[in-house]
Amino acid sequence: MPRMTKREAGGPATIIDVAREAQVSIKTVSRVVNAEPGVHEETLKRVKEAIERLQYRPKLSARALAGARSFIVGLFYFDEQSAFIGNLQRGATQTCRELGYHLIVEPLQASATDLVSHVERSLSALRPDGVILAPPLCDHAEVLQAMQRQGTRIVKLSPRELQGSCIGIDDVQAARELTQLLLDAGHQRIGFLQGPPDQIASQRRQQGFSAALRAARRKAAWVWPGDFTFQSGVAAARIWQDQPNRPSAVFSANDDMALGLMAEARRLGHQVPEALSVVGFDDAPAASMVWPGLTTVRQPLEDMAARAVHLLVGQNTQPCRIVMPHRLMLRQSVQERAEA
Amino acid sequence: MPRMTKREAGGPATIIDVAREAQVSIKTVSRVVNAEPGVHEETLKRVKEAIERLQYRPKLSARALAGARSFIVGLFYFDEQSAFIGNLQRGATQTCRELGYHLIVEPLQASATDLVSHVERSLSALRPDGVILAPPLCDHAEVLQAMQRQGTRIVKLSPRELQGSCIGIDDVQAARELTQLLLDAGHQRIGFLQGPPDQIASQRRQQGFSAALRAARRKAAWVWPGDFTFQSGVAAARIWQDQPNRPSAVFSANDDMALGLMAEARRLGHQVPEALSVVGFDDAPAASMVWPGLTTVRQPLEDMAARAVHLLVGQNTQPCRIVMPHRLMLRQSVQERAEA
DNA sequence: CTGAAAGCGCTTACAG
DNA sequence: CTGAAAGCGCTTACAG
Repeated sequence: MPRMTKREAGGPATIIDVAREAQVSIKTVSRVVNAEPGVHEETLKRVKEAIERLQYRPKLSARALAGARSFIVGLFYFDEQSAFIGNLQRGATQTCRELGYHLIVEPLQASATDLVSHVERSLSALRPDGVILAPPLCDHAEVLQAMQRQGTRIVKLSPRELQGSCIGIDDVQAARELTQLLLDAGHQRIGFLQGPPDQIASQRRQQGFSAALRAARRKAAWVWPGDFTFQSGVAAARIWQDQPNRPSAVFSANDDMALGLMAEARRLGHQVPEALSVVGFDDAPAASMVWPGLTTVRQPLEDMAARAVHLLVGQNTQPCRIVMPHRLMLRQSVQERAEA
Repeated sequence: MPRMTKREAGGPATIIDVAREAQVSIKTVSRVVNAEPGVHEETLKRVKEAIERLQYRPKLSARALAGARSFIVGLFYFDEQSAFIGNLQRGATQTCRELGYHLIVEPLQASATDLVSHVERSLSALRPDGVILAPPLCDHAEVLQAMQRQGTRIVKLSPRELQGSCIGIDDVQAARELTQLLLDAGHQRIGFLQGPPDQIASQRRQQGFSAALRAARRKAAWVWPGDFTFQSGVAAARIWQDQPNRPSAVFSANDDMALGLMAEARRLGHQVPEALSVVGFDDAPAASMVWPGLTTVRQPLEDMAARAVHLLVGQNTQPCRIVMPHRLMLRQSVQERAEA
């Protein structure tokens, strides 16, 4: 008497059960599951019916062990930057689902001493077919090296051109447009709240800001270093307040700082936007939940993550650089100045 | 001449390479990797050294295929509720990492017609050792059934007692304390902004609110149905404004609605908290980014997720109910009323 | 305390 | 167009 298969023992159906049910070899079932061409139409039909009848679902671990793919895509990011990741995760998961892949998330601590070893452990255990790197993790040299050592395909969500594929918006152009908005509203004295200097996005946004002012034959009225945190925006508000000739508008290199600046300015008794206009960058969830709403730039994070998954999973291994369209989100944090 | 192992061919080391290097059988290497007892001290040392030297990392798919565990934990949630998930994800990933597990996230759309089939597909492909269900997904009967059919261990992040393990805070008590805060501040007319009636948390919070008022021999001045979205808070502001005898304080069953209410009230020209005090529930990220900051309740989401992972991965399969401590977050959205 | 053998459920490389 | 065999890299169940 032959051994019982799992199926007969009550477990989930395996490829053997399907093969038997459809009167074909397991290889043919495999062909159908992987949508390989060259299966006779009638056979195809029989196998599909058997799969349906038996509720067969191929087991990921078996496929991964036997084959060259793991059907897993990773989304690695710095924990602190979690305002981003909701949208990224949505886009990535959605696309993974369509393509039969699964998403593993790996929140990392930028400050951890064993950051790189975490990354390595995770990669060698899971062997993902590809990894999406969110900013600013995508600028982290050591992590990039570790990825390369493991031979992991990556897509960076970054505007940088070098080393592998990346997807981003044109930060410089977006910042220029946002600055122009302030100029058009009649602001004469415009300040800039900087992000961390080692992040590419910080640099690009300031470049765009400066370019727009230059084109208008102006100079920044005030520049102050922040670190992209809400707290650094709060701190900046006091400095702004103490300026002898206060800027009437401030361009903050991201939303978190912009929100901190707004909240603290208001706490100190300054009206926004009457006494201080503010623009940010990112369209963080909170940007549309405060009053007045924060005028900012939106990156199409969902679409970016979706395209990243396609790049990682697809045939083409050529590095490429994709620039996505950004969107200005006009809200109430900018005041028209009569004196323009 | 024997076949070359992968290692010799340049690939990552396998258990066979380690066994050879340490002069033991693969079974002994397996024992060391899994920290099983009963390995001679000297042997243990030799194997550990070999692992270190060869940078051996067991491959998850092979372990999952051969053994009873997949080393994968799932975090399933409704996409719309993503304010939560940053903290949940942090806690879950951290604990998974410590225990040698990996986290798969599955954002689901509540409105999707194929919700249950998504869940089923995901479960049967990945075979996670356990799944954490975030609210309000944890209250979804059909999804719970699907989990049960697959024999998946689950932990619900919910205050409900029935059917399996759950971890939550005492919503009733927390709501009572928050209401008491309003009463102590001297508010005579207090309104309540409800969440969706089918969510357990909604009901519990209203119960606590009502209990506190009852104890103070008061009645709710105003009750209005919301759906936990920012937009429904915005809509409620206009209704509040039109009340003949406006409540001076409103308890919103969650933060998103509270923030909508605050923003819209201010847009309509009412000062917060002078004309309207507001309290929320959840301590969403935005609650501390607005001015005035929103007074609310914080659930220890990180710790909750960490404990959930321990429950799912541990030996004990007894269902249990864990109540975690909540924390009142006092900010500026509540005004002291002199007339008290 | 340690190991030899079988097997998990697929894909790969090959043959016809 | 289809299939038989080997093998992926581990754990399980068993033996000693």
